[in-house]
Amino acid sequence: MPGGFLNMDEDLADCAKRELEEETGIKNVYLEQLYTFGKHDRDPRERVISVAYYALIPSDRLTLQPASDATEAGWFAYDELPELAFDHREIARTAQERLVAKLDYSTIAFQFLPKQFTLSELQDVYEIIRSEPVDKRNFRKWITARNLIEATGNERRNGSHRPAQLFRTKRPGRVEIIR
Amino acid sequence: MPGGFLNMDEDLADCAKRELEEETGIKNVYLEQLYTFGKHDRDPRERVISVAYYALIPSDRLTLQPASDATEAGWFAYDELPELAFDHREIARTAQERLVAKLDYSTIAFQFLPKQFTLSELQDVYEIIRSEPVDKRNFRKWITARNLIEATGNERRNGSHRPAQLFRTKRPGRVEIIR
DNA sequence: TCAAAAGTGTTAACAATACACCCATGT
DNA sequence: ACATGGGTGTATTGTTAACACTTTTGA
Repeated sequence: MPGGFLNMDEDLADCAKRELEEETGIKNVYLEQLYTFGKHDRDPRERVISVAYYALIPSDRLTLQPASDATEAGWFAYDELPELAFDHREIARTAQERLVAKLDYSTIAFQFLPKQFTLSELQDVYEIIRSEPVDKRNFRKWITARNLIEATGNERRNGSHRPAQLFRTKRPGRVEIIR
Repeated sequence: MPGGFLNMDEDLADCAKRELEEETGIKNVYLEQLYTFGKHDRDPRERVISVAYYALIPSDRLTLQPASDATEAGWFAYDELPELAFDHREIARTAQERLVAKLDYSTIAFQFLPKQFTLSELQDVYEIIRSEPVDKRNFRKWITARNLIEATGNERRNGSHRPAQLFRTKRPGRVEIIR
């Protein structure tokens, strides 16, 4: 939950990108405007309008660049958030709700994964965000029928069991509406 | 496309409501935050951040209170909009896209209709927003299966043909997510 | 009696669900 | 050889789509 101020001659999304990078070192991730929070009393000290953005970060890039400017930043599970200031928990809830909704009708899930991923990892994303188990066979039928991913030909060996095929999205970077 | 300034101690949605009422006389309609437009050069004169809201107005209330404060306000079909200032056409397009998307997964369509309406009127809303014809029998099966509306027992006589039953929504005012 | 919109059912195609076992690997 | 996660097919149910005629009314 980084927060910062908009510079003159800076677009809103650029401000969000800059703040994210300053506090975490992360660049080039999916970023979407979430909502603008402007209740007159949300910050008791002064009138603040916050144009909130949220980013989705591939699991392999979830690091905190220690360079990050000495402010206390950290990653937390959604249901293990620490105390947050003002209405920041409401902001987090709004983002979580947006995410759950978008999972159903967009390809947003890929934004959580590295370029190559296994079908089990993709299924994990759906199960975690939906907070419920998904049938493996039906999930694989569903995702392959949608023509969004393709096998890379590579496999991942990962412990004492059969290796998993690695897939990639056909249109990386793009979040599309599906149905 | 009214636009106005936020007062101290006024919430964003209240500002939008106030502006809508000042310019059209319309109150108590569905209002939703659309998006916040903040490109640094969207207004060449000065830096402006616009937190845009959109309202949906029942067809029987689409009037302009002539009291409206002398600014030029008017109703226009979406595809017959006059020249608009700055990025205001982009704002209108964003609202139209939101509407088309929401039609599919919410009960937003009812917000365009009076308290009592016929199934043909409801079908018209879907056809107009989708810009394509809808099968009458399938539409009626679909909408009745969803348990959102009920017959009022009244009919509307409207020309030299069979009168239409009037329906109402079961939970007026509420826009719900459906699937 | 005519024109105009309201109202109504069946069938076929497709999509979603439920469900259980074998496969390939590392230890 | 065993434990682990990877990988696969079928039958059933539910949902969506295509399609045409009768009803009621006012003029």
